[in-house]
Amino acid sequence: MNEQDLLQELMKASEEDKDLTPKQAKILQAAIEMFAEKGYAATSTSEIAKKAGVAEGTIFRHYKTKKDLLISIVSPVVTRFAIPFFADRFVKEVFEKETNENYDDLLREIVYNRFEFVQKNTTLVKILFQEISFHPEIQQLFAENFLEKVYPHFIKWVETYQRSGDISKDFPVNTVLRLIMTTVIGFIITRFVFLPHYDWNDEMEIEKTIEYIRKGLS
Amino acid sequence: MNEQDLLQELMKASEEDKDLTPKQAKILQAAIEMFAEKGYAATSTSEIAKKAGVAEGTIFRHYKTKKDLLISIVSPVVTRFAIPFFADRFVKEVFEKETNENYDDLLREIVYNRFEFVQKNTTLVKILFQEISFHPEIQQLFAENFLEKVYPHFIKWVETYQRSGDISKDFPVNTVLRLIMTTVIGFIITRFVFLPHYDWNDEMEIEKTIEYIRKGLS
DNA sequence: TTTATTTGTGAGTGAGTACTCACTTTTATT
DNA sequence: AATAAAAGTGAGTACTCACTCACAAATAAA
Repeated sequence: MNEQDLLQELMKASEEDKDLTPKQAKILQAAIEMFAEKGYAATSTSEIAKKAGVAEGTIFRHYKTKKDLLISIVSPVVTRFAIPFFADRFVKEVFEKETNENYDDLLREIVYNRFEFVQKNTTLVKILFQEISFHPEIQQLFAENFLEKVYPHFIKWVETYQRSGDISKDFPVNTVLRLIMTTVIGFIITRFVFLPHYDWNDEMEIEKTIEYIRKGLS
Repeated sequence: MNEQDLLQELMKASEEDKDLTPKQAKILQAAIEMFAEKGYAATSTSEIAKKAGVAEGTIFRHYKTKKDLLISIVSPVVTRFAIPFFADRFVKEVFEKETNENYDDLLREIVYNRFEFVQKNTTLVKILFQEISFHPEIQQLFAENFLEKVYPHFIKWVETYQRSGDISKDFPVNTVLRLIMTTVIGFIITRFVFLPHYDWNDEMEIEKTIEYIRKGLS
């Protein structure tokens, strides 16, 4: 099921490989579901305990505060949302050869990569973007990850393809970045958050989106 | 000040011209500020009363429930976000003549129009998009307004420019709509919500965004 | 001015709220 | 098997929540 996938992701993602107890896993599962459904502030710890089938005290045995529980859910998502963007792919694919197919393929790779990530983690991503505005801790976590791991690589990537002529030099680098990101994220949000029940032709939409980006920036 | 602008907007927007009492205006003002800052669920009616300088009972004299207060804040925003999109402009500008400048100008008009709307109502728009996921009443309000007032006009608009050759016929109409909307909304959100403190060159960004859309869909 | 209506009040209500703690049960270590 | 540490419990804590209501003040209608 979907729920187990989420937990799997979460457990794998936790920096120290401390395996959670079954009850702790149940708590996370319940909290994720309720935070996504009602929002963090509108969800009570007693409700989470009830849904998880544990005593309320058990929650506070593992998480000092309710906010601690939220952070422990959200922070691996932030990390994993940023990292696989470039980690292994970027270095070999971009710098070794510079062809047109390469640009198109990498663009496609990024879209598919993030598409699948959100597809597998819709609930967690929803919670993250819902709560980020109200919790400075999450904001900082996000900013750090983005500024360190995504932004610098992306800038280099854009500059490379501006040099090769795939991307027009009329666009400032930051504007290119903004346009690509809003187009990709906009698609993914429309697909999974805004209109998840629309009869999507995913492959077609992705191809058209890539075409739109490529032509728009040429 | 900004606050008064918001209220002015709100008061003008309320369907019946019942003018609110000064205390009621204070309540709305306080509620808007706190909802935007902490979120609806995390804001208590006692806090609102305190900030507005009224007794807590006064809130419930004017609004049956706390949710009633939220709806009365958010619903005029939904209406006003959709309406001026096309109301007067659309008919004359699009159907009377079909030139290339026309397409570009209308695109520009839309971007500037929505840009200024969000610029003037950032706080209210923030509340709307923050709370829409948790309140079916707002969702329905939004869906109705969009489906009735924006969507049909937009479809016709896209079809017109696909016929004139400004927009490629390779893109399905709904895909065109999605790409334009995510690009425009993505820019506005980045500008006013995500990175409001970045040193923006608004006119340049808008022009580049229009160029991106035009070339992307050609 | 008298009467009726609207607007404002704030103490009071019961139902939660996040969180604690003394305690029991389970698991790991010697 | 004895001891220690970790995990789980649920009644209890002080406090806050949205909302009510009997009453007072201000405004409008007569």
